[in-house]
Amino acid sequence: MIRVLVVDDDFMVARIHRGFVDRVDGFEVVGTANSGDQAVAALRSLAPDLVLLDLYLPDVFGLDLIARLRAVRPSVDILVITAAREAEAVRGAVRQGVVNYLLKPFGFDDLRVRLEEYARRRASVPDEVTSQADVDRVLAPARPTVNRLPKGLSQETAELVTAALRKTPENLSAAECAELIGISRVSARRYLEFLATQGQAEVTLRYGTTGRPERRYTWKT
Amino acid sequence: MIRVLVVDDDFMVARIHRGFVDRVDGFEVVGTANSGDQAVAALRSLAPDLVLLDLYLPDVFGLDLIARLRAVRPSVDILVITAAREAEAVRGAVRQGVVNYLLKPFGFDDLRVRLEEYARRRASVPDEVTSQADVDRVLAPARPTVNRLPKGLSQETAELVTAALRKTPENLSAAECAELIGISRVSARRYLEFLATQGQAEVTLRYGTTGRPERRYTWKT
DNA sequence: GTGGTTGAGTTCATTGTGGTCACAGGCGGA
DNA sequence: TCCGCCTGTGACCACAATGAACTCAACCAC
Repeated sequence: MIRVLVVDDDFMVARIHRGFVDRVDGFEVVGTANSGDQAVAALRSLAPDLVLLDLYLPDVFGLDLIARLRAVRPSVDILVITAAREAEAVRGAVRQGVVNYLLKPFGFDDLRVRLEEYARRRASVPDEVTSQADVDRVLAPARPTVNRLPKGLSQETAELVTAALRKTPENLSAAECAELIGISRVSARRYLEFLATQGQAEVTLRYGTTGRPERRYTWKT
Repeated sequence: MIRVLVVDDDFMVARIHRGFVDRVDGFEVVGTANSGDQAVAALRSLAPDLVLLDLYLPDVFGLDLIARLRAVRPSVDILVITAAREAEAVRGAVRQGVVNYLLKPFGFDDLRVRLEEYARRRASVPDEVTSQADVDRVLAPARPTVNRLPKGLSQETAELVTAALRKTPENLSAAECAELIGISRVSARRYLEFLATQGQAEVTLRYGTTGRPERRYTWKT
């Protein structure tokens, strides 16, 4: 369970956000706060993993609060939820390493997608990075995937491939996956490779046979 | 011109990084520092836009320095350049919003690509965001991922060999490395030799055994 | 010294998979 | 109906790894 603290000056809005977060699997709201001072106190007593932070607070501007939160609890992550559209606000938030920046108003699905993406990323950091590629994976994959597939890929096929990969406990090669679903090897490979770049699948090479080594894909997490 | 401050405890390394940065269009090094205190002072007097930060400093751990730098100059960006491979270091750096995290040792092109990507991103923030899509663009830019290997070598195998080499405290021969990973001796040697030419591995010859002397490889730095 | 032995470096054809390209079929808008 | 865009495909070439054969540098027995 990822523990969440909701911070918003408007009591009703905080309530709504709490409802949203509680509806997402793997997340639970451990408290709410309506001001900067309340947020710092709650952070200290509740030890949340993630703070949903509105930038417009009565006593302090949200971006200036982040440093104080980090001073209390360095490991806390921040997800900004605000109506602030100034470039400086966005830039400042990114500079302080916020997990995401969600513009009000938004629907449940907008928040859900971003929370799920955060959970995935959180779980997928290896104990020790060995190569620059590992680091890049941690740095980069913040794009909200689910609905945004690259050109040439379809949602339906993506789900088929994902399902097939999830079903097999061991590895799958592109050719095997293709035959399993009933699509061509080329298509299977394209989707598997996409899943790999997204960090949802892991690639290992199988050597030993003569000829070029085989790329085998494993579902992750 | 983007003003850069180079921070590294090793004087010679700082010098090299300075040379690298100055060779990239649009960037100029305005100073170097060899400790956390020097970095803070330089930040105050030189007002750089970007800090190239090594994490291993004599007086303070780099990640703990970032907050101090931000306190002095909130608008400064950080690019971490370090040999630190612990997940906590990477995660902590990302959490504090570093622009990038580059593993030592690296070549000029590795740094250049990341600096140029940073410059692009820096220039492309609109004055005011209107939609969530604008925000997402700022949050998740296109990943650089330019890791050029010579023909005949694959990224995955290269990572395997590197990992194996880093894990063994002493030397490795080509044959030992091959058996450890599960590839052929010829392939192992090809990758090890490549790492040697890159300066990431060191070669020593072991005599005394009958037969031709053995090339033994050690991970460097 | 000299020639034989040994084991590692080096080369190369082989091989099965990887990756690319241009096209086919389908869907939707004009 | 025509046109354009999108997704999946067959076919083709490129490619990474292999293992056998060869070369080479050190050691050893004489």
